[in-house]
Amino acid sequence: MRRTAPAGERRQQLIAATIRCIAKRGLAETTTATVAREAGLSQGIINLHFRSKERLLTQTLRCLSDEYRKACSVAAAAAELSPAAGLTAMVDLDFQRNICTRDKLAVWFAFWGERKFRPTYRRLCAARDKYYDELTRSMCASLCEQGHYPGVEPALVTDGLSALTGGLWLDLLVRPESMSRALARRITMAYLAGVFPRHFAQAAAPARARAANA
Amino acid sequence: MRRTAPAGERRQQLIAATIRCIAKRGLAETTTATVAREAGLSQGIINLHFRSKERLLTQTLRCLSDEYRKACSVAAAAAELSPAAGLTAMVDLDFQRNICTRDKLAVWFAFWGERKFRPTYRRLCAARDKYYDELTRSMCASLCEQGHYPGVEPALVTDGLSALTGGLWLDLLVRPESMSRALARRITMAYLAGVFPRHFAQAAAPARARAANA
DNA sequence: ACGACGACTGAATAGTCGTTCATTCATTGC
DNA sequence: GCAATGAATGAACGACTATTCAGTCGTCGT
Repeated sequence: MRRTAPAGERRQQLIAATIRCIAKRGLAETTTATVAREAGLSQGIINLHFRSKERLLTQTLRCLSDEYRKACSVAAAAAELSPAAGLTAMVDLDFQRNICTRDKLAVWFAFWGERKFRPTYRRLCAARDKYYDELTRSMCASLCEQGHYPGVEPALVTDGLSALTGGLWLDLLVRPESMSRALARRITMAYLAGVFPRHFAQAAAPARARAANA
Repeated sequence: MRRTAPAGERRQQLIAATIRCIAKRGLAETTTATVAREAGLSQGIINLHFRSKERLLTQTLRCLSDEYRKACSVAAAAAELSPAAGLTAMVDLDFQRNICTRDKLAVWFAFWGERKFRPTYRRLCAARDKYYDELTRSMCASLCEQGHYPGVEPALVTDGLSALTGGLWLDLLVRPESMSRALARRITMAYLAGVFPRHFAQAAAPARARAANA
């Protein structure tokens, strides 16, 4: 490895090391020393590139948050075709290979456990939540209107979908032996089929949504 | 306060202080000193009554786990009447005043964030999960059979219900301004209505399940 | 009332972690 | 080649935390 590197590159390298470190040892045992060792660099490197450990953790969270929001744009585009296609894309995204890594899930839950107590974590998490909610809610609202589901409340479905996704992520993290990304996807699509029966196939196996016109 | 107290009483007092402490400051900033101060006692008290901080935390988790499992017996009894009544009781329990406290939720999530890395936490959490899953799965299986839902897979519904509950707990903890126990209950009952439409009222307001005979 | 027991205290200890900074060394412009 | 620059190092420092233990004091049996 080159002994010196551009600052931006080093920062990315350290953030990646932080994610691996948290996933391997937990947030409680993630120290500046272990992150530096994971990156193959020395003690003081974190205080050199980030001002403090706190800022390293914040930047790590921001990195994941941005990545998620960027991935959402695919789902937003699909929603232009039809609301049902948009919701399907949203579910696909949530259980996708790149977003839904065991390492990244470990980091999300590590921060979720602490977000109540750290204003910075809370702000970053809240920004992601808000984006997700607004996107999903508009899709649900469109589908309710265009698909004629007068009894369905979009806000309720959005909250349910969000909670279900979060819960399945937790299962994927802590009980990988009894939960897989594919199963999580099936469960979520079954939920949507329960709410919007005319727009999502009840059969779950390949679970391709009938992206209805209306 | 009496200066000396029976050992069992002190231990309960310290566990209660631990829960308050974790809820107030997070697991990361919960030290033996802060717990002792929260209980109005001195530094060394934790090492006197529990052997170590580690054991205090473990016992705290065990305490919550036991409380939850004890509360489940009510739902198990309701399931004797009918599977639908059992499931309703399960949902009631999950969003009940005593079980679903903000303090206790904070503790659950604090431990969930670390359970991957601490075998003891993992065992205690897994025990609770197993109990919940078996109870709920048998209710779902009975309802599928007796209620004639050939297309519904009990295991899938159980996983979904478990994940949804967990996700709603997370919302209750970190976004109390947009989630309430009552709303969480409505969302969960709506989920059940989607899966078992003939046994759970679609209308959500007071959400009393039609505990069907079959 | 008094002595013995043991619950409780809190200062002291050992260990860990985040941060600093004098020094080393690779890179770049001349 | 030869400074000059600044990225990277790692030993040292200060702050914090879990744990220990000798001493204090309330409680209970006699």
